[in-house]
Amino acid sequence: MNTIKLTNSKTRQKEFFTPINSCNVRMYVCGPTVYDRAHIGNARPVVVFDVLYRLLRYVYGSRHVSYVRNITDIDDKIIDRAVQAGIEIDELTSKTLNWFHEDMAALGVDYRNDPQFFEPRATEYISEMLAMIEELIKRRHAYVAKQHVLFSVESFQDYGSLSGRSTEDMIAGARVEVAPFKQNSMDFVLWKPSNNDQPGWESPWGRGRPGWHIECSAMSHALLGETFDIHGGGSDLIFPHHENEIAQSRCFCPKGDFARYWLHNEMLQVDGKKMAKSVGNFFTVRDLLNQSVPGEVIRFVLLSTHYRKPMNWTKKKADEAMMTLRKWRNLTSGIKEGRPPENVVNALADDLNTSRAVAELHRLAAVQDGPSLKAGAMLLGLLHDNLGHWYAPKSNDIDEILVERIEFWINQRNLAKIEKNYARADAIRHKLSAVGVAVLDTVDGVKWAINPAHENSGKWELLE
RNA sequence: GGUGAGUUGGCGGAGAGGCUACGCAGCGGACUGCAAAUCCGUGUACACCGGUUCGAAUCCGGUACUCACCUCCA
Repeated sequence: MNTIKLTNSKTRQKEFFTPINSCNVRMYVCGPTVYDRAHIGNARPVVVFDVLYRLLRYVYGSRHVSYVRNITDIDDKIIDRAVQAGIEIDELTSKTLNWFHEDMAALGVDYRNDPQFFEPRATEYISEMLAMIEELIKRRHAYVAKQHVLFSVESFQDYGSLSGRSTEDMIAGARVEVAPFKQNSMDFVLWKPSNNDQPGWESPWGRGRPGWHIECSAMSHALLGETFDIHGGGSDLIFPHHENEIAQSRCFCPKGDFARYWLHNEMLQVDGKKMAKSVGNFFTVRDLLNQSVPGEVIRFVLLSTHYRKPMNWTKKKADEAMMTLRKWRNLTSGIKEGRPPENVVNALADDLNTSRAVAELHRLAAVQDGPSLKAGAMLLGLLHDNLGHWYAPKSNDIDEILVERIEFWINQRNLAKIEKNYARADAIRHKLSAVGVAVLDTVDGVKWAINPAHENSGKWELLE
């Protein structure tokens, strides 16, 4: 069995991973708040932890790994957005969740038929949250103030240990206005009141809704128990979200360890800057797909940098990824995958070193080892059939008249070649390539292909 | 102000005290009417200043710069 090493944010060290129970390895990752299309940065943890899930399944067996990724479907951002759009919250969240599933499936993350994957929605776990909050109050880790229930950070000694902050530092640096009813300015909300226009549930403290952090504590506890193996998410969640989760869960189950290994992926930047709508470098996964950047290419780019390093999204990386994938698909087309090669498995087992795994795949490609290349790539979620539509576009996607027109020029060029009129032959090739039609002379005759991402693709009138 | 991450060849990006990373681009060559694809060969590197060591890109100290988090955020 392969030994997996993971960098644990809790200890800031790379550690050997030993599951509590190797027949039931349990992982929890913070999922999306469903109010809008997933942007490219949202996709990074989804893909990174998908690779970890694949690795764990490979090492421990697919029936021995459970993966929970929650859906936050009650949140002030959702409420605001629904009001803006003039629709019901359910309509917004279910529409957004469908988008999320579609977009992530395009990146090769699709758990629809996976009995080991769980996707709890916060609104389905309100009673568990209420029970947890009541228990925290009973144990004096939480208190009621003005219809709010607040967690008392002073009641938990280890508060701040994950993010390495002392409570004093946090208070000094806090830029938030502190609600006057808080006993300590760092105390955070477990439950807050809802007015009549806001969604709410009856509770001992009046009609209200849960705070964000309690969701993950309640859902991970309900589905994975009081101690589980891995908790993942983006590094921006370390504080306050994960810190608060730890406080809630550890105080609720003082005997449990909550999560034993904390994994955090670094942030994604675009053209060297944090993605922001104001900077104009903000785009969603769907935007890229619509620009004919295949999901497999997006996935490759996301895995080409180690997950613990900030990564920069650029068009150039996507272009290079596409070239590599085309090469690998040429090499493996019609070939059945073999066993995942040791070098690739070892690279992944070493703290999910995806970029080293990619380097190993390049080596396998260089020695033309198709079966190993394919198996290794598949462990990364690449070269699967369902991601290959871009590589072999179906001819029936193309207008028949257009095909006739292209083939007319191909024939003209063939005639020119027979007459050794190479100037004319080249001129025709240029004409076709100007609209994104590549012409290749191969041993099997002349072939052509349309590149839908070409800047003039679709401007077929240029062909006249 | 506090916390953390980082600075590797033209670009991207691993590694980690002595051994070619790898990819793209470049250059030379094979193949080709020319291209494309493919194949073969090839150069360039570890921010700066000190220290430890037989030996440092890798360890230690300092400096500079970059980024993120401390507020909803993946």
